[in-house]
Amino acid sequence: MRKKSDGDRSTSLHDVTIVDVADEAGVSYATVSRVINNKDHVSPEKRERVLRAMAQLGYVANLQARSLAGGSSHVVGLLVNYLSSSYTIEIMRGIDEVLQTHHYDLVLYTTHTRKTKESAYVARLTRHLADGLLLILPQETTSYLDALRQRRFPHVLVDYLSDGAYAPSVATTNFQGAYDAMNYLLELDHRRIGFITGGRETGCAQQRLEGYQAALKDHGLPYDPQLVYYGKFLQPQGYQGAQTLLNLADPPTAIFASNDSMAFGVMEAARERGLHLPEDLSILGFDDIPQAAQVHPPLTTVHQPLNKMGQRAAELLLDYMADPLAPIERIELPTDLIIRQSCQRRSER
Amino acid sequence: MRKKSDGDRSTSLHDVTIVDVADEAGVSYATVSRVINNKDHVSPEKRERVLRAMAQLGYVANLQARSLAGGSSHVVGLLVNYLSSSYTIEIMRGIDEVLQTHHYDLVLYTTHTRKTKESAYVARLTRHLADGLLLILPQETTSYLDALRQRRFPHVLVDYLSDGAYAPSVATTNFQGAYDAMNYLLELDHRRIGFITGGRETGCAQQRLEGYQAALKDHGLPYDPQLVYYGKFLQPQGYQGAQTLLNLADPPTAIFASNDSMAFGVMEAARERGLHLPEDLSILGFDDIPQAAQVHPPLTTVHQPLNKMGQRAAELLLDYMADPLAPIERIELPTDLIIRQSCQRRSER
DNA sequence: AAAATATATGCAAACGTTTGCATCGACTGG
DNA sequence: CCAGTCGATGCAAACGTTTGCATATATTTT
Repeated sequence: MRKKSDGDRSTSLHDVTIVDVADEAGVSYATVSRVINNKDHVSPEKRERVLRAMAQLGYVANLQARSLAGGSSHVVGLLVNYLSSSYTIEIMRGIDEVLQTHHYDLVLYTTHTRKTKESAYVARLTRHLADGLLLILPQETTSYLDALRQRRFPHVLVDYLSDGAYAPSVATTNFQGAYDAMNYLLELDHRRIGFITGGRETGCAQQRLEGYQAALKDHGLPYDPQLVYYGKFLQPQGYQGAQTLLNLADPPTAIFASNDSMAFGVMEAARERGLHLPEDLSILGFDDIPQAAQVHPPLTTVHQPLNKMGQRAAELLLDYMADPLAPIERIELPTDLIIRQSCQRRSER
Repeated sequence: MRKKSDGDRSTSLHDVTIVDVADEAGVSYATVSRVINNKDHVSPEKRERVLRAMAQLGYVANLQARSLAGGSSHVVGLLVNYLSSSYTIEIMRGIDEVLQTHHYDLVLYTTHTRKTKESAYVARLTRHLADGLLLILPQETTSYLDALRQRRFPHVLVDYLSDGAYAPSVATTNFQGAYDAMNYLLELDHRRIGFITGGRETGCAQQRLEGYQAALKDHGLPYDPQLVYYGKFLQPQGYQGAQTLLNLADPPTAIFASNDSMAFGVMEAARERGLHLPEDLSILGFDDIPQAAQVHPPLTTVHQPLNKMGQRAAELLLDYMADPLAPIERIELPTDLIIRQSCQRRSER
């Protein structure tokens, strides 16, 4: 029982609806809806009239009503665990680019790594708000992934390739990237190489660790657990890890961090100890976020095409939204070792 | 005419609605709605029963229906011109924090500085989708700001304090910040100080320029337009600006960039020219984004409480959403000169 | 104790769409 | 020339809420 004076319809205060357009064009509102949704069974002449009326009245679709009535909301949800990392932002940019060209809106949820929140948001989004869902580096997938799949709710994971969860995803060649990086360090004669991992629960961190181990093995070097520090992809843990590793009786001559942020933390610690970079310590990162090229010395790192990952994820999602029954696809993009100046041949001393 | 087999109601496929909750609790759905919205006129006993039923059935409100029926959508729109800059992200984090605690969702629009898009999005959002609107560093405000105010649609601008547009906003003491920074450089005996501005159309860029000019004047120094390069807040323009300024017949001994990103560009250019920092060139930024402390040498810069700005903006918006008739408020937060290592006393030579 | 008032509750309409079904007219084939 | 088809169009129901109004019940006042 909304009150609305009769005059409203003629004033600018009243939002113009499908009915107004219909009146203006002299057709029924069902026809207008058909025009809007590009359906068949509308004569070219009326279609033209409707289009003109829409433009004239400045019609803007009401998404709420549309999706309530069973249409699509033209909204996709994006679940992100931590907003600040450049890693996330770069991926978001890629996503945003393609979503924008397809005229989709983006609802953003940050979970701050609270697992409970993640589930709650997924429920919220998939119930009503969004047509599809993108998850960047999700923490706990098991709890809702099954539900998503069962309900055939379109979704794509970015950067998660655990073995258990079989879901559409976009990731990179984490194993190979780490392997290549290690090869490079080993060729620079480093023999004790520290490794700082990311969150244990993420697939990509696990794979990078495996790449590290495999490279050692292929070079006939032993795997020393002491040289591995368990971080969570954040800079302070890189700092802490470096301190721990460099305090070892037989400290590493190179440290490979599982992402760039932690590599920055390593740099910080090294500098604080009065070490010269890269002479006294070689440092290698993973991700190639924009800052990697800007720090000093510029960071040698494994490039992930973050922007591209976002794009592909969004495109894949759009595919699923068009056809929820499409087969599950897992895209893996290649990484690339970017050699800058943070690594050096181990000095003979 | 949705088809839905009768069995659905009992299966998990059917979304649980207010009606289901009402049935379960043995009350009418209107009562359930009242409980959900914390309205009066519900007996404690029934309220309790409804709450229990909601929990048991796992009820999730349908935002679409809610806002269609005249309630609030619990969504706020965020308009951002460029996603990648840390400046933006830090503000977003602040916004996200408070919105999250108030259980609001965030719809993100990036305009990529396309003015036409900005207007279109505002129309889209304010018509239906969102209850309120936040704009970070909006480019063209004149076109829709009047409309927002007239319709009493809650909105808050972040970092825009032009004289013309009188709108609720959160910003910092741009003039004073620039003035303080200049004072510092002048006290370090620099006499030719280059300035790289941000986008001419933004209020903050304008005010920083004025601070620059005022400081010169107060120290009895002439204003040399040659020393001012017009950028747009992006790193490449800092690089370009530095090249231009350092190519001058009488180049500056210090460069003050209107934001940190451009200061990084200056560093890049300086290093490329083989200059030693800070011995050969003092560099000063504005914003104090996280990277400022990480580059080498660590950047002396004017700290803006970006996170806080976001928080205050969101809080202010919530106020307006609670009371759209509240008087227009313009918050100005203090800046703070953070002295790191990118500036040095001008060497006598 | 009756009247007046306040409180609790339910009913039904409305929000702006989408879409199944019915209708109507025009065209096709025999 | 008539039955049969098919495309164009409109009507009305449904989506899941909120909320004004009416009604029933409890509480206060006189």
